[in-house]
Amino acid sequence: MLDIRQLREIPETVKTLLALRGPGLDELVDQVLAADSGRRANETRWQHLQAERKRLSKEIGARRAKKEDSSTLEDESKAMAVEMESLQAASGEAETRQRDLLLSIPNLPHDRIPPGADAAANPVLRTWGTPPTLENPQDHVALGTRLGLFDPERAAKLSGSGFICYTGPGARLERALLNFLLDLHTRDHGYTEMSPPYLVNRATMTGTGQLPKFEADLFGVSHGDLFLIPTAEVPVTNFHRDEILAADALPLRYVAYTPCFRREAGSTGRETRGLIRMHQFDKVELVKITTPENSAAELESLTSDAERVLQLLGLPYRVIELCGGDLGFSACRTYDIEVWAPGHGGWLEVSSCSSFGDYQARRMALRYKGADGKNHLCHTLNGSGTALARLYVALLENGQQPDSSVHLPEVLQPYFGAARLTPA
RNA sequence: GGUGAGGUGGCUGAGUGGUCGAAAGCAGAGCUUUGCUAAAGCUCCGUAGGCCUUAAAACCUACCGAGGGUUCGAAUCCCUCCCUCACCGCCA
Repeated sequence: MLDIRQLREIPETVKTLLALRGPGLDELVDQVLAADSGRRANETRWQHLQAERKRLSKEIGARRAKKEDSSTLEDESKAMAVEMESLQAASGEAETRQRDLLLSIPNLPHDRIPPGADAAANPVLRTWGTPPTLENPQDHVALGTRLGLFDPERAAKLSGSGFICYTGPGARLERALLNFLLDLHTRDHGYTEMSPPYLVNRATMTGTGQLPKFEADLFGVSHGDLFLIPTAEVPVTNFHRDEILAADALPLRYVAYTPCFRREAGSTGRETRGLIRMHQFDKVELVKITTPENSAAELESLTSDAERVLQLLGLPYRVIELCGGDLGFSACRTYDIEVWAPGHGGWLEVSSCSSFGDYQARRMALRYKGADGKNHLCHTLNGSGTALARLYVALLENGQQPDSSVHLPEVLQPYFGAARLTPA
């Protein structure tokens, strides 16, 4: 959520920055400002009336104590209540409207965001590793089927399309990856491990920005007003919602494994083949809560923590920065890490590392007490560290041998218990 | 799911209709006393919004789990819901 004061004071600057995301957002700004000024006028009037009423009530109490007549004052007070009620109704309506509008305005991009309308304009910042030379690379579906790692048909029987069931060594490889990632980030990178709920309420989903705008992307459950998390970012960032943290406790660095649940309505085809885009997938997520001064540096280190995963696994990757038109709703700056997938014949996004500035913190009233003794909004960041399914795809496709077996990176071997996957 | 007891400021804990945003204690900040330490004394110490404004203070309003209701007036009375604790039931 943006700061309403910022909108009041520098509306043109806000509109200019929002225009970097695309057209049409300046109307929302004007609507918020209209609701805001109407609300404030009503509230001011109401507060004056309320102050007068409180004065009257005290006077009534004093007169009654002295057994004097107070009926005139009581009538006066009752009469005021009529106007106050309509004022309150109007300002309540304006406040709801203002908040709804404000919640539907995306974050301001940071000041040096690359220009561009879509992913084609995202600049590549750096590339690491060398793609393997392969004669006729197979894709992960062919490899996985041959190796008996997963079973899409039976998974569809259980749950429908867009679900996978890992089997035997495939399930073991998933678990090996997950343990490797959690150990790396906790032991080497200093993150605190969390294991949060997978079902969260509406307030939590609103805190990180999924609601109210993106309810259609989420799975809900039929009992209670709960949603399946689309990423561990949601429960972990909201862990400190409505709190005032001590400055010396920052930065907080959390890592969490959770499954992620997404509707992904309407997406099918080459870009979603096999494990690439599913309704349920596993992910290890990194979350940071920091001060505004440190958030830029924390984004760089967060990204490098995620890159380290690919370096240790020996997987070629590149890092791109998202341009204004491709930036996610709540983010002000994002680096995507894309791994090379030779069977797929392209780059796959395995991590998205974002800074949210104070946008999420304002939504969830997440603050810290500064050296000045005052409360300030924190900055929040998160990034995948990394998505498991696409990492899995990259491991199979980059590690494949001419005989269809797959060589596993050395760091993974202790976790998996073998150096290669071979056909049964 | 059932029954019972509770939810008050960072913490403990008073407060059953009127000057209560809330006693007291603890923790925290500042000052004084003190050879040092320890201790004592004094002062300050919730959040959000509005108004005004360069900014702050002052001032006004709201907030005693949440939302409604009664009343001139609600932390206090009534209703609904949520949460915590205990026991029972159920269960990994």
